Amino acid sequence: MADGQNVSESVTDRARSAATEAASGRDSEAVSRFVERFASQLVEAGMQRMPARVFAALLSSDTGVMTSAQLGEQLRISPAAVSGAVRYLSQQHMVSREREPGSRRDRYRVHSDQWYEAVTNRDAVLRRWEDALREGVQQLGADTPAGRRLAETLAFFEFLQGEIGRLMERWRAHRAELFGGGRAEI
Amino acid sequence: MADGQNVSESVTDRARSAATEAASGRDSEAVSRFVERFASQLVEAGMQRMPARVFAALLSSDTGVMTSAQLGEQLRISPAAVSGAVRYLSQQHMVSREREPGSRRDRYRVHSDQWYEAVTNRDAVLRRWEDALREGVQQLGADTPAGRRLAETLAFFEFLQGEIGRLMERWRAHRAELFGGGRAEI
DNA sequence: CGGTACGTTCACAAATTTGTGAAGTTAAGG
DNA sequence: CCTTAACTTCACAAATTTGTGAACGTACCG
Repeated sequence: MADGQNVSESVTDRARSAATEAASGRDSEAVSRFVERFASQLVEAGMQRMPARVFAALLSSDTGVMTSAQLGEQLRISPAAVSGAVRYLSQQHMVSREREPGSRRDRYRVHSDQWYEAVTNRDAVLRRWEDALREGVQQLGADTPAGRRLAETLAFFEFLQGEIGRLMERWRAHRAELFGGGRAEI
Repeated sequence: MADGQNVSESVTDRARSAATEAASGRDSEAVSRFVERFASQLVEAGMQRMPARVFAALLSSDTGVMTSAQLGEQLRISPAAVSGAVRYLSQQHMVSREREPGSRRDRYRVHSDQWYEAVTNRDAVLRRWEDALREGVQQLGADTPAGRRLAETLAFFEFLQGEIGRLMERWRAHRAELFGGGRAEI
């Protein structure tokens, strides 16, 4: 049995939180406030609640890495809910899942660059929109008023897709300028 | 009583559709296919179903203008559903509402430029995200690992907001090149 | 090998969202 | 003015989504 882990987990949640908080100097109240506030903004933008909360929790964790158990405890949700949320986030490439060798615990990580690239990577979404529009132009006829309107919309999205790549390039440069060129992993 | 309008509306839906279709040469089957397909993509991206369908219907209409009654008939939804959908779309600046003087009918219009500008105008959303992040940085401390991660995220969104304006400028130039400089209203 | 700590899946109950019919409101037209 | 055509609002029923508990699979550890 992995005693080191059990010692820390056999104490009550409250005591554990207090200990953790004292050790890290983090105000869990403040963390929670941020998590709920930021998550609610993500929800408003169309994200499901649990993924949003899990993501916010990870984003505001000190190391950027948390286990399922930690997420469940901090957010007061069931293992099943954590499971569903992290599956969604993985699919969206907003977190990556790791398992430390010799452990049964999955760890979930936000790479601070990876995640906002995922947000701008609406590539798949854009492509599906474009497909639908292309088909619409064809079915309605490129020479009809409606067809022309759809074609212009399509052109816009194609333009957008091209620009996004260049924009991210500029961001990386800007980022290096702001935070230093080193690939500091946070 | 406005007889001209009543004549066209007293015939059955089916007859009316057939007449309209023959007159305009539009294949209502094809229109409907596009509407439902494009709408479902919008839904997948987070939009509610009725607004998405109404928007797609307007986008694929020949004039870009439809009345409540026309929308209800084409989509087979109640006046109440139309009302809710267009209210939402107006708030998002994706359609504009007009009333022709001397009529009781509202008309809803997509300006082919207005609408995608609205899509990129996530300004309000971005601003709320930034607010939440700024508060998070302050509460967690700018000198903590979590604080630094939030600060970088915040910087990214601020960067993004600045870039979007320039990007839209470039689009307008590109658009003029593709479709001619005239402000052809479609 | 056996025990056990984890994560996942599934069926279900609760909560939320969605769209409708009906009543209410406003304004045009006789 | 009175009628009527339009849009809106509201309460409710239906459908969908959401999160849970429990059963299940899997792999570590002694």
